[in-house]
Amino acid sequence: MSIAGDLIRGHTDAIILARLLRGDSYGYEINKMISTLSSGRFELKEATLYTAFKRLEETGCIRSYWGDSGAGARRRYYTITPEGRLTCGKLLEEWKETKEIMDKLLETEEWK
Amino acid sequence: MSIAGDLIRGHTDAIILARLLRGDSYGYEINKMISTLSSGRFELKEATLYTAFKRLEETGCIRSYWGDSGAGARRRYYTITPEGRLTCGKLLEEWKETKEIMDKLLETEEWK
DNA sequence: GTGAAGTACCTTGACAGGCGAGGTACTTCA
DNA sequence: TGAAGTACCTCGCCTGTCAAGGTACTTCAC
Repeated sequence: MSIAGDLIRGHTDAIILARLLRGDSYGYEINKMISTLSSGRFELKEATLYTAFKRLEETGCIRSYWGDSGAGARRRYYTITPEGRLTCGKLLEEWKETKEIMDKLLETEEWK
Repeated sequence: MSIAGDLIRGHTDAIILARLLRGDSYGYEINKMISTLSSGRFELKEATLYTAFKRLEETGCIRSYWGDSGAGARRRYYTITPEGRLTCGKLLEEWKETKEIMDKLLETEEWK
C-alpha cells in the first residue's frame, strides 16, 4: 500500500523541521531518510521537498548554505533557526492533537 | 489552538465514512459531531463537507435521499454503500499506517 | 408581527500544497 | 561510452479547503 500525498499534506514542514532538529542536512538525504524510515511507503517527491525548503526559508524557519563538496554533486545544507525550533514544537504539538482527535472521529463503535 | 484544515486534508472522507458506518446521517449533524467530538478544535467547513459528499457520491461510496421533514428544514440523508464500506476500511488502515510512519519521522531523538 | 438565531442546504471562485515532467551537472564503474 | 547514482532546480496542472455568498424554514423573545 502506498500513502497518497494528501495524507501528509500539512505535515511535510513538521517532518523536515524535526529532521533538522537533529542536525544540518540536505534535500537528497532527507528524502532518503523519509523513504527509509517509512520502508518506502511514504515518499516526498522532490518537487514537494524543494518547495517546502523554499517556503521554510522564506518564513525564517531554516537557513541554507552550500556545503564544500570536494567530490560529487554540490549539496545545499539546511540549518534550523530558533524561529524554526519554535515552529517545530508547535507542529509536533499539533500532530499529537490531530492524532487524538482523528482517532476519536474514526472510532466506529459507540456514538452518542 | 485550532487545527487547520490542511492537517486533516485527505482524511475527511475517512471521517465521513466512519460516521456513516454507524448509521445514516446528514451534513449538518456530521459537522456538529466533528465539532463536538473534537471540542471545537477541528472544524470542517460547510463548503468542504458538501464537496466531500458530492465526491463520495460520485465515486459510489455513499447514496443520498431526502428525509421526510414534517417540520424544520429539509435534510438530505446519506447512506454508506458496500463500496463505501470497503473504501472506509482501506482509509482506516491507511490512517493507522500514516500515524505509525509520522511518529517515526517526527521522533526528534535517535537518528542512525 | 418582526427580527434574530438556529437548522439545513448549496455554489462559486480563489488559493495553496503536492507532484509529474522536465531539466542541469557531476562521478563512478562496468 | 553510457547507465546509474548523487544532487540540485522549475513550471504548470490538479485537487481539496474555505471564504463568501445565497436560499428557506422554524422558534422564541421582545
